Order: sequence, then structure tokens, then C-alpha cells
Amino acid sequence: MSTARGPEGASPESSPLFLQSVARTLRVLEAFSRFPRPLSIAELSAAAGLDKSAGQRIVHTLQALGYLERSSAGLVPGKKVLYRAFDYLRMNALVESATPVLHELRKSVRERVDLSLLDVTDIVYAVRLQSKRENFPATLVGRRIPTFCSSGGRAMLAALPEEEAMRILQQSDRRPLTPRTITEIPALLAKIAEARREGYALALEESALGEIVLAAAVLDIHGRPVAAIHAAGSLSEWEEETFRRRISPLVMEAARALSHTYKHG
Amino acid sequence: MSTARGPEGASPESSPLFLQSVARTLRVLEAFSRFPRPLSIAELSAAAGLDKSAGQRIVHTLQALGYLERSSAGLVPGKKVLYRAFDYLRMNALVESATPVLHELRKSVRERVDLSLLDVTDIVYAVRLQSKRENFPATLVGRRIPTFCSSGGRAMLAALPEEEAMRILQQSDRRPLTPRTITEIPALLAKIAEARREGYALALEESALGEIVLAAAVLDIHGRPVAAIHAAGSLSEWEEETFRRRISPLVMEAARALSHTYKHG
DNA sequence: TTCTTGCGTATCGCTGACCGATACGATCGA
DNA sequence: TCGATCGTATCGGTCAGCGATACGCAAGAA
Repeated sequence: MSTARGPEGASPESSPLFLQSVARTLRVLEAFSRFPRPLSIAELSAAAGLDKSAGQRIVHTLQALGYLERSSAGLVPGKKVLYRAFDYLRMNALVESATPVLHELRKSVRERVDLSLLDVTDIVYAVRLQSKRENFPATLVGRRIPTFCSSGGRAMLAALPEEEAMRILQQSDRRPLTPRTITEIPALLAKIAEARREGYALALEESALGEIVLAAAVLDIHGRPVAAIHAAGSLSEWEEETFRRRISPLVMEAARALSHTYKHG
Repeated sequence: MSTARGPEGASPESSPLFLQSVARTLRVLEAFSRFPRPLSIAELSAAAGLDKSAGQRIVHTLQALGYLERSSAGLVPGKKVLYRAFDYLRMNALVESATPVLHELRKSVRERVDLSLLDVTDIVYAVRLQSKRENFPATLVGRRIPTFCSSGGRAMLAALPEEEAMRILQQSDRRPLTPRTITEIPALLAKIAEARREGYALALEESALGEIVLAAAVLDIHGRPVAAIHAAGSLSEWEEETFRRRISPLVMEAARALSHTYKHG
């Protein structure tokens, strides 16, 4: 997100090894993240900070390669991006071993269960086993939400050295996703401390209204958090206390089964 | 795959608008498709047809941008590729409207159901609702299998003008995936004709042993096939005739519900 | 130990791939 | 009939990127 860096090192972007042509290419594809609709060449160029000519060339090439497609309303991402996601998922040993565990968990909790991966200030959903009808983007693999306001994110922050968790909180864009999103650092630290104490984290309507989510961190062989297992229920069907009591042991057990096994990175 | 082209036009790769730097970048990311394991800079460079220096620069940049990550055993795809897949899926109106339909279908057939998208000689799975334990890569979104030997692919070929279907068959790399894969053009044409007649296509152990798959095509507003809905069962539990009789009406109904609605392209 | 091989990393002068200004035709609404 | 905005195409200048080269390190063989 931000270009802000710690005081320590030279940024990778200023290295002579950093190719602006590569960065430009990816900025074009990333435009759809901010503007999720068919875009014209001009819009893509503007979103990527390019002039019309540069945009035209990059779009032409990406289209020829299948990373962009023309729809009636403009350019959209191409099917090739799905192939690349497949490459990611199939090579990820954690995703592989988590899949049967999640299915098992899904059977016992009978609610939506997810596996998310930690990516500093965000978490990404890598496996999702949904239950009921929900709003569409929220059910997709690749979906990203802020670490600070997700149960899984906070479960992982709780497993990090405090100073490191603090740094991530400070880097985060802490705009609330719902009226109930906790955004103040002290309150977040309290929730993280609670997660450390209990072994799981809970989020009440912090990323979607009406939703209660509980998560536990998956640790790698060095004890560092790499992923989290979530279980999500509806507040129309669950009391907070019942949810905690019934679901947390199952989620923690699933997370423990995956922890300390692989190097995961 | 092949660079072979029809006689008609200048290839997009020879256009002055085609940027080799963009193509090189993507060739690096595509290396994992052929070599699904952590790769060194040297291996990535070789796989992408680059010398060491060019590879070093591109890898450095992709890593800085989060499209490559370092694992203990080498470089692997980065989480950013998942974000791009999310952009694809959330913008795809067909995927969106198919999701509830697939859930409904899943409930009535109680077997794995998928939505696949046509990409000329391949089909890509875009939504997957699995049932039992299966081999891992076969359950992932983004997975690609040849059009000619998948039930969904053949259902879509049946909805194309014959000459166009023929051209796709001829372009295809028709190496068998299992001993039971049908690879001869006349036999394939017969299966396609059957699909056209029945309204659905069937594949018996053609992409995975022990698996019976049945699919129907989803048509866009112009009547062109854009996707297919699959239902997959195990031969240890199903007779072919029972499967056809019980499953085909449900799959065809689901495909019909999605057809002719959106422009889809 | 010493040599070798392969790795990641870093440097640097040359050059052609790419830049961006420019122009043209089509489409669409006002 | 305009003007705005789109996609498309052209072209000479130049700097981003090329690739040869070299260095340090780690692992394995001799």
C-alpha cells in the first residue's frame, strides 16, 4: 500500500535491479483491484500512472498473452490469472494439508470455515468452504481483508513478538469496515492479548455485519504464524458465548494439527 | 501452447505494440506451471528463455512486488497472484450468478459440482464445490484440463459451429490423460454429436480413473458457449445409466438457468 | 585441504527496445 | 454539426535495460 518504509534499508524499488517495465505491467493488472469493472485503455493507463501510449502497448501485450480480455464494456482480467493462482495453490504444502482438515472441521461446525494466509497488513483467503448464501465477493479465494480487524489476523498477531505485532498495527490502514470495527491501538492490543491468553481470536461484526468469526493461528516449524483457520457464524443463530464454547475447541484443534509440521516458507 | 497460427493475420507478437519485457515477465511466472516446485533464479531464467542477468532483474522485481516469494527451497509464486485471481472472479458476472445455482445443484446431486470456463483448447475451473476427498490439485480453482477430453469441454464444443469445434480439436494436444481418454477425431466427433443430441456430455474416466463426469454448456446471449456445469461421481458408487438418468436433468436445468442471461463477454 | 560447480549478487558501458508526442478515424451525445 | 473520447497507428530520440563479466559463498568431490 504505502511506500513508507522503516529507516533501515534501501528500498528494493531503487535498486538497479528493479525493472520499471515489470512494475508498470503489474500496475496495469492491479488496476482492477481499485476499480472492479471493465476498464478502457485510457482508464487502465491512468490507474497505473502511465501515458496513453505506454498503456496501449502494455494492454496490447497482456491481451495477446491472455492476461486481459475484451468484454463488451471494456477490458477485464484474463483467464490466465486463474492459471497463476492455481500454480500458487498447488505448490503450497500448507494449503494442501489444510484442505482435508478444513473439510473435517466443516463437518463438525456446520458453518463456513476458511484458511487465510498472513501477508503483513492483510490476510488472504486461500481455502474457503462456505455454507449458506452470502454476499458474493466475500466468498472468494484471493479475497483480502486487513489483519487488524479479522479474527484470523489477530490470532496471528498474537503469535508474533509484541513489537512486531505493534509494527504491523501501525503500518495498517485502520479505517473501519463496519461500525463495529475496532480501530484504536490500545483496544486492539487488548484483543490480541485476549487471543494470546485464550488460544483463539474472536471478531464480532468487525468485517461484516451480523457475522461472528473465531480463528486460531497455524504456526510453522519455528513457531511463527503463517496462516489461520476461521469459522464464521451468523449472529441470528448464535450467542457469542455458545459460539465460543462450542466452536473454539474445534478450531484450535484443527490449527494445532497443522502447526509445527512444515517449514511453510 | 504452440505458436502455430492460421493463415489469416499478423501475429500479435510481431506487432510493434508487443512488449517483450512484459512477455518475459509473465514467462517467468508461468515457469511454475511446467515445474511446480520451488525454483532457483537460474531455473526460472532457463524456463523463461532468459539469460542469468535478465532473470535476476525480473525475479528481483517480481519479488519486491510480492509476485514471487522466497521459500527455503527456492522461489515460489507470491500471494499477490491470488489477489489477481480475486479480481478476475469478482468481476465475472457469470461466476457470480452461477454460485448460488451451483450450491443448489450441489444439494440435489450430492456430488462434486464445478463451473468451468472455455479457453479454446482448455477449460478452466472457476468454481468448485467438492464432496469427498480427492487428489489435491484436481480440486483447485484455476485448474485447467483439455477441452477435448472433458465432459464440459465437449458440451461446449457441441454448442459451437461444427467447423469451429473441429478447428479446436485439431489445435489440441490430444495426448491421453488416462488409458480411457478418447483421442481420435472421429470418435470425438461422435461424442460431440451425442452431446448435441442429448443436451449434455458424458466422460467416463477420461481425465481421472474411477470418475464419471456429466456436463452441460452455458450459453451467452448470442447462443455461444462460455461455460459448463459439471457433476462428477465415482464409478464405485454409480452405474453409468443411473448417473445419466438421475443427474443429467439437474445439470441441464442448472445450465439452462444461467444461459442467455448476460452478455458474458 | 584444494579444486570445482553452482548458487546469489553486483557492476558497467553499449544499444535497441521502448518511450511519448502526435495524428487519424470511428463512435456517441449534446 | 460539433466536441469529446475512444481505439489505433506511426516514428525519431534516448535512456532503461541488456548481457558480459566478476566476486563471494556453500556444498561436494578428489
